[in-house]
Amino acid sequence: MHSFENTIQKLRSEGFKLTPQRLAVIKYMIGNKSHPSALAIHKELKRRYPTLSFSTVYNTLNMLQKIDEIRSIHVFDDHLNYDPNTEPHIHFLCSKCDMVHDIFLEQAEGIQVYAGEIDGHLVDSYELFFKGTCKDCR
Amino acid sequence: MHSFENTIQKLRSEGFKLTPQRLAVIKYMIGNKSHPSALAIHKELKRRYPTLSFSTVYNTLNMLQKIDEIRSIHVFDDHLNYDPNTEPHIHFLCSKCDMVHDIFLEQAEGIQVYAGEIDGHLVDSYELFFKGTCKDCR
DNA sequence: GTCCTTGCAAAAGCTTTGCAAATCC
DNA sequence: GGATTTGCAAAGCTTTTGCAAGGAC
Repeated sequence: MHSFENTIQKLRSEGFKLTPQRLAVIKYMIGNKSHPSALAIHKELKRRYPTLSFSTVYNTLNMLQKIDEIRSIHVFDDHLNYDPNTEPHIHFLCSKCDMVHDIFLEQAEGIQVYAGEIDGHLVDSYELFFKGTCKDCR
Repeated sequence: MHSFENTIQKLRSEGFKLTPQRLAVIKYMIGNKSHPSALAIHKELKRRYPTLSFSTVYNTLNMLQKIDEIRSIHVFDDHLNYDPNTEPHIHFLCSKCDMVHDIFLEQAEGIQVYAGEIDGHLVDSYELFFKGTCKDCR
């Protein structure tokens, strides 16, 4: 997700209809760095759109994922979280405050992830995340 | 998990009782490279132990995880899988056959994962897995 | 005998689906 | 107007828990 207009245009070009619910989810996710869960998104948006249903949020997130505008991350065992940044980057999960921080490769000295062929297997993508104590909790 | 005797001894020393159900799970996991889910383990073992309940398998897996004899991995969104190998290694998930392959760092040229401090965050552990097409499916 | 463990069943929680009513274009 | 989308409710799945009966030591 680069900009609101950009995402809207992509929806149109893929033949999806623009509904207030979808626009609300998109607005909420644009630039959002908190990696919210579907439930958290619904809870927050329901304050402004009381009739907004969870399944609509859920369906919208799946749709956005399908057209590559967001990605889901599973750093928690029991639910998925969503990230509007689909550029390759990694995540840091703090065991103390449960916050998920973004880390980009230029900040992450010593990390190098190969993409290509490993032990005969053809690699399409990878998931990497770290656990520990974040800078705010140290 | 290095050997049956080893794991048994660890159970004893930690004060856990040796029950046929626990021994069955341990025997099943020793050297198992298939990364089974809790349900799969139960399904398989139930053939030989018809009264074995799922919750016993589940509790046993949690206990083994607590004493660091197995680890759980979440390469799938909707369930956990278990690996008797607790040495640091990474996983490859095949999108075609859904099989999970082990990869050790010496086989994985180009991969380097830092453990220490990243962008101010203190790192305890990491999870890394690859997705793609495995050597058998290519 | 005592405490831990098992097995059954049900609860919990998130995710997913069915379908009539509403809405976008 | 036609097809998609919404909202509600319920189903699906895996994981987790409660508790009486059973078993290890």
